Amino acid sequence: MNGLSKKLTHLKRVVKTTATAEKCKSLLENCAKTKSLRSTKGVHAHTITLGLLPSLSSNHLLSLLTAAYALCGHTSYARTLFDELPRRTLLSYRSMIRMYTEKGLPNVALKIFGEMLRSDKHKPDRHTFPYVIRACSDLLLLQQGIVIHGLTVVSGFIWDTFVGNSLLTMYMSCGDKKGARRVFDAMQARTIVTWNTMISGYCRNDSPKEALMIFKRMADAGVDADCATVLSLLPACGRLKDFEMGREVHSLVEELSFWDSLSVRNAVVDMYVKCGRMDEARLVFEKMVNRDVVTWTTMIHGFISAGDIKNALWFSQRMQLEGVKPNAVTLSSLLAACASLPHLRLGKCLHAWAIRQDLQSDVNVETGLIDMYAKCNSFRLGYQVFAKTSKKRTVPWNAILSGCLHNELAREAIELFKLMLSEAVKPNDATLKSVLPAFAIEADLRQALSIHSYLVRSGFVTRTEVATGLVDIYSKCGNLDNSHKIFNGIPKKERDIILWSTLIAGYGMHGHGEMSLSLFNQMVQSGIKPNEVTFTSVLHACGHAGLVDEGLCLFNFMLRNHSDSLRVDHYTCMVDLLGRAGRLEEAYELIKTMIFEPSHAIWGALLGACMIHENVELGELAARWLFKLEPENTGNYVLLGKIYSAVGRWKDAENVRVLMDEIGLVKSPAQSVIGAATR
DNA sequence: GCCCCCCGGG
Repeated sequence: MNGLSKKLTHLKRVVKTTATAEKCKSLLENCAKTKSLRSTKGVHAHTITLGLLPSLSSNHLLSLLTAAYALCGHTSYARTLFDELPRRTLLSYRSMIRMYTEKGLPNVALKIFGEMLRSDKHKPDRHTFPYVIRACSDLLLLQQGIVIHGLTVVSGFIWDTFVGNSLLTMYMSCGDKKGARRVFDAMQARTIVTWNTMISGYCRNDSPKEALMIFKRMADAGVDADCATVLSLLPACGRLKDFEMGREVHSLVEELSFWDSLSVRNAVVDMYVKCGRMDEARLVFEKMVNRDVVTWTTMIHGFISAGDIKNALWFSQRMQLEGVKPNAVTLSSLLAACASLPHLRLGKCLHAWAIRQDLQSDVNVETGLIDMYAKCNSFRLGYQVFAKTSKKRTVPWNAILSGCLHNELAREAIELFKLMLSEAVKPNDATLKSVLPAFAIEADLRQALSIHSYLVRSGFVTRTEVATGLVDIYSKCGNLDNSHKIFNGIPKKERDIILWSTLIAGYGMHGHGEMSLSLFNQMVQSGIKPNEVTFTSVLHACGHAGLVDEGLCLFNFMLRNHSDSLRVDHYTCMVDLLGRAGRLEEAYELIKTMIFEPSHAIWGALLGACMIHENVELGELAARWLFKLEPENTGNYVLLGKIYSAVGRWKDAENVRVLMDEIGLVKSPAQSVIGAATR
């Protein structure tokens, strides 16, 4: 009797527990759906009090609890529960992957996905793939993405629209337009999201034309645009400066009543700005009832790009009057304008404004300030701003380094660069773009070897632009062996015109004309079309090595095959080349046949040659032009005077001196000061 | 569950 009663109580308890567990499970499903952390914690506590956890049959409950915490975004609870799960379920894997992707930890998401595949117990489903693909997309892991694409094909989930759309995003984010296109073409069911992904993807990958084409196809397919569509379409029109198309999208926006969305209206304003239609932009702007900082910044930047600083400033003021606060974008845009003008006083006003708005510690504003001061030739003020930055991020360093170069402080740039490395700040392409020329200017072989070793250690040396910089540095140091070695280290198909031209110029500047020519021929044979810079370098090299016939031959080759690349510089080189060789008449004939207005450099080259070869007649002719083109250049008078003296025409030489006196050249410093005061 | 979310640039 007693035993039976005990059994009954036990049974009752089991039934009750099971019922409670079922109740909890359905509650947890609801928690996951509503993403309510509080309810999840409540149910969690309940399960513990009731003794439902831990028990042998509690795996399903725990898995639901993990999923609920994951969906609420509570990483630590989810992780702990997930790690303690007796048996991981598809649901637990899926929710953990989703959580980490959404929390911006795609690498952790992929790690869990890897564990899931290795466990070989669960296959990813159509709810798992979109997050795994998104993780690849965020990490720009195209190769892994392609593998996962393969998995979706094998498992058949490729036909799920969500999976397909995710793949489109992944390919587009990784810049693989063709990959995206293949998925798109094969898709059986396309939704508005599919079309939007393609449009925005093309737009983000510098293919606004394709973006518009997809939009046209979408319209033909009878699919109506939504907000997302126009938000991608408008920048595409702006990028193409396609005013007509932009206007069409604008009217579409008004028809479809997306007009309520401020972002859409801002995008319309921006489109007109990008098309260079400030009048239309302003019309839309003035009709807007409420405007935010983006609206104002768009207009301000529009005026700046149109060179209309007055209106840019006027709108900055209006913005303040309307009580809209500028943000870092507004300020850095205005600072960039000050830098390019340059306008120091205005820049200082903006600095003050930034301080009042408490934006002076924003890294973008800091960088803008450093750049502005440097471009306004106030390097010291820029350095003061730089000194106050946290120095953890690369960009302010880049700004101060480029500022050094702008202010001809190459040695300081090198010192700062070394400091940057010692502070463990990672340089990027922009850093090297400023720093490498500094090493070239210094032309110090020891420094060159040191930067070279750094570039090898850091792996930057494999980049063609960096190698080119290094070739230039060694050339300027006179170490052409190293220049050539670095050149040889670059794979043949990665050697671009700039790399070739740098090496050619390097040999040229040290008098190795034959080597320059030979490299030039190799370059042409390798299929690279020479440009005007290459031609200048080779002609210059020929001139400095006395290779007259080779230079002439090359010049004629240019006239025949590359006449579109012809510049005044090339004629200057040729006049110099012929002149140095004493072929002055030929040089003068060449000047007469030019299609360009002869520059002072050309007449200067002729005059210089006339001095070497004591040719009075052509010397006088060249000098006459030079006196007209650059009357203040003392050197030209001196050269002519020297020619006269050389041939013994002392009277004429004296006349040149008198002429110089008359225009106030060559006076002692004291005399010039007096002259300036009395004039 | 997937897409778009507008302003600049060292």
